[in-house]
Amino acid sequence: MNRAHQHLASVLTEAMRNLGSAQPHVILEKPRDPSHGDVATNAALTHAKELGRAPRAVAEALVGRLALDHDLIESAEIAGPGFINFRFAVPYLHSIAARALRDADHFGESDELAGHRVLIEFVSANPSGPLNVVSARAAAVGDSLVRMFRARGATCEAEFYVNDAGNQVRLLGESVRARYETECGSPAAIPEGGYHGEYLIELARSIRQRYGDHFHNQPAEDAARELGRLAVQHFVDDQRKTLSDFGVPFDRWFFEDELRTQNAEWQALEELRRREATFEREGAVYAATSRFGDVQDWVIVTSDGRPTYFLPDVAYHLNKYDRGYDRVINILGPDHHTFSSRMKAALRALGRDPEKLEVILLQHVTLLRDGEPVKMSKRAGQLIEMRELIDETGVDAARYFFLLRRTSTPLDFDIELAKRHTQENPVYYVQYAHARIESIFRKAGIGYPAGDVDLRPLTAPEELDLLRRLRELRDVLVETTGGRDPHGMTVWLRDVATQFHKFYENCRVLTAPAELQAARLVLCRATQMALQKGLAFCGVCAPREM
RNA sequence: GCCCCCGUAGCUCAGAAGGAUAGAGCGAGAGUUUCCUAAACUCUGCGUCGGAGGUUCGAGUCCUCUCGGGGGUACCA
Repeated sequence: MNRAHQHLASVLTEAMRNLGSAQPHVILEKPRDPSHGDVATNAALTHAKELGRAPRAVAEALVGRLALDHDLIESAEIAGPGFINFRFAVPYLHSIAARALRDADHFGESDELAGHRVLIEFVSANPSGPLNVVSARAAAVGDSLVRMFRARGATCEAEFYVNDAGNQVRLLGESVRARYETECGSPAAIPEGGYHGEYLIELARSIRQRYGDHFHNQPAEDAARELGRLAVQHFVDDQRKTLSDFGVPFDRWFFEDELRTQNAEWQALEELRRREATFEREGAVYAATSRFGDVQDWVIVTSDGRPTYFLPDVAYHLNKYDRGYDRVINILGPDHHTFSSRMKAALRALGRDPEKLEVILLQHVTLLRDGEPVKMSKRAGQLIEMRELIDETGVDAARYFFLLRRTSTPLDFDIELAKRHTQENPVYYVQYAHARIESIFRKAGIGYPAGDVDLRPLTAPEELDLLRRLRELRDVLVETTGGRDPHGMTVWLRDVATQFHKFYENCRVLTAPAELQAARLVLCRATQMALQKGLAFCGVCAPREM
């Protein structure tokens, strides 16, 4: 919370107590209608009953008792049924610009979440092919969330879980071997349920170039295993590179194989058994998740003795819990909607706090080209890869587009729109505001302003409204991290850009009298810092020229 | 059948923890450059918040039911 809000909260609480409220509960909100001021409270309405007086009477008594600091709050007005509306004082608004220049690269940041440890797992695509566009959305959302949590002082780590063990990897190895054998001149069929993507042909070809007929002369099983390992290595490297080019670094790549070599999945099974959270039916072992809040039970060991993916997953989450995070967040695709209740039930069964685990279900991405859907099918091998998308639209447009909708909403991503350099494209609107500011400084030719400028000449509505917007960055961070959805940042960025463009049209900088010009240059610089920060949270660059 | 997500302007979507007359962008129409980048700005029209009940001072927001759209529902990962 910032200074003005803190002040209001304490002054209001104090006044409520004076009026006889036992436990004042003050809520401050931003009125929808800007003519209602900057901050409003409904305290008079919510406490009318307790105080035995009409809401408006309570409001009047309250306002009469408020010891307002007029450097922060200019006025308090009673409105409607008993709302009290406050307006920021101009000196307070001015202090926001000064602060932006002082804080510079750290503008909007805070230490509210200091000591709070958050783990966000996202993308975690199988190492069986290149990343697709759904992974791209997850990457954009996850990485932005990480950046935003850090800006609030939390210790936040990004993790990618690699399923490099189990049945799918075996199938991958056999599929690669089939392609490899075909390259060697003895055509082989892709196994049932195997991978048909054409990228495996290229991979098999490059493996043969490097290793010759080495695997051709091996027993099929050994060859498949080793080729599987090579394929995993190749795709993990490829995915890492793609994500890195997308501006998405991970703090840790967690390999399922690590868990398996430590027998972690069997230890998890033992612990489930010890806590009597398993049962057997028709030769298979089930986790009795329905007794712990899930709608059904799940097989964890098949009747032929293989663990299903769920068991190592439980082991993995025990591992995360043991690492001591306050929050364990997973960003998953919509096909994993059963994951949350299943894993929480398992954790509850194991005596862990299921509330620490949070699952964000990211809805689908429909790729369009001028309004026409682009078909994606991994099985058929005609997938649109994340790589192609980035190469075609550029990182900035792609990352911004992925944040343009709430995570719970399916996203239509029109490639042609993202490429277009017109006003239909929302990325450029924001970037343009930043470039325009830079251009003012370029023309002025005096470098960036220092913070110790008299800002009192800033009195125009466009100037004050712009300052109001800049102040909101912290609120936006609270909202995006709290709601686990970075989308709100794009809304705010657009609003800042709009407000700046209005200012730009109505308040000329370079032709203004010296003192006004100096103050406006500070405002421009503050806006630039805000835009840079906001865009950086989205993983989008702030160009100096366009 | 069961589970998850979504129904708000012509289109795409915002709407904090329940608040005041429900907002943007795009599209459509009309304007604005002797002036710091017109990738901009200004003005105009646009709504039974899918429907019905309920909770209360007050509901787009919470609860129940219902209709519609999308996705998922393996001893696969």
